[in-house]
Amino acid sequence: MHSSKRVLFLDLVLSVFRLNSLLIAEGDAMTEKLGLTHARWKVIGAIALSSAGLTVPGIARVLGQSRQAVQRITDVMVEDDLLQYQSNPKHKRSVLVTLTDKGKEVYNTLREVQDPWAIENTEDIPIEELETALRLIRRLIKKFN
Amino acid sequence: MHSSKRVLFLDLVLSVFRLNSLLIAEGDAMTEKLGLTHARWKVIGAIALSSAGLTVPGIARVLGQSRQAVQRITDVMVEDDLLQYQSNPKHKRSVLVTLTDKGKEVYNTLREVQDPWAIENTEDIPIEELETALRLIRRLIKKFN
DNA sequence: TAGTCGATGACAACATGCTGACATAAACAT
DNA sequence: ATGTTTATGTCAGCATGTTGTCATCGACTA
Repeated sequence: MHSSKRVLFLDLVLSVFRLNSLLIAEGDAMTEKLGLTHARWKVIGAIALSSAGLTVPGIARVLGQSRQAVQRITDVMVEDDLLQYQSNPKHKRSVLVTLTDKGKEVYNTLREVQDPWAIENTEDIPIEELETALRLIRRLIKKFN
Repeated sequence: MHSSKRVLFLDLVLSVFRLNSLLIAEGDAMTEKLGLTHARWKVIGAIALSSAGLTVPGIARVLGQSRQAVQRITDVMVEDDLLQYQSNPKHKRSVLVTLTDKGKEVYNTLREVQDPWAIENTEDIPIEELETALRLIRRLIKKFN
C-alpha cells in the first residue's frame, strides 16, 4: 500500500534537510584544498555562471538568500583577491562583482574536482529520475517563493 | 535534447539548497505562533516520532547534525518547559529527552497547522512523482553518509 | 580485575544565515 | 520638476550550525 501523500511529503521535507547538510559537507570537503568554504563555493558558482556580471543583491536573488549574507561573503572574498568590485554602468551605487584572475583559476581548479564528483554520483541513476526529481523540486520552489 | 547528467546534477544540488532555505522559512512561519523556530520544530518532530525515547546524541543522529547543536536546542527547550530530561535506565550519563505535557500540546497544535500545509502543497502533484523524488533523495543521502 | 577505547557532556571559537533599522541613491509617477 | 516608492549599502543583534578540546562515564577486552 502507498503511504499517504501527507506522510510522503513530510518525509521528503526531512530528507531535503538531511541531504542539504550532507551536500554542504561534500562541498566543504571538495573545496577545502582550495581555501574555499561551501558559502564561497555557492557565490563563486553563481558569478561564474552569469555572463553579464552580477551585483551583490543579484547574487542574493539567484541563491535565494539575504543580500546581507552575500555581502559579507563577497567582502571577504574581495579581501582574499578572489573577487573584485567593478563600477556598474547601469547603477552608480550597486557595483558588479566579478572574478579576479586568481578567482578564475580557483574556479577552474574547482571544476576539476566538482565535475568528476557530479558524474560519479549520478552514474547509477537514470536520467529520467534526475529530471523527475528536479522538476518536483523546482515546482516546490516556485510554490514557496 | 536532454541536458547532460553532470549539469542536471549540479542543477539539482543548487535546487536542494534553494528548497532547503525555503522550507526553513516555511517552518519558521508555521511555528511562529507556537513560539517555536525551525530548529525546535525539527527536534520536537524527531522526539514525537520516536516511540522509545531518544538521547541527545540520538536525536543528532536522526537529524544528521552534531550533538552539540542539538544539545543547545534541547537545553533551551527544557528551560521553556517543552522537553524534560529523564533518567535513562540504559545509560547513567546520557538522559532521555521526552515531551512535557506542554510539549505534547504544542506538538498537537503544530500538527493542526502542519498537516493542512503538507496536503495543500501536494494536492497537484502525482504520488508517483513524490515517490520517485524521495527515492532519489534517499539514494543520495545513503551515498553521502 | 585492570586497562583501553568509544560515547557523552560541557565549553569555546568560529562560519553562516536571518531580521531589523537607517540613510541614501535610483526609479517611477504625477 | 517634484514627490513617492523601491533598491542598496551598512551596521547590529541574534539563531543555528560546525569543529575542536577536554574530562568523565560505560563498554569491551586481555
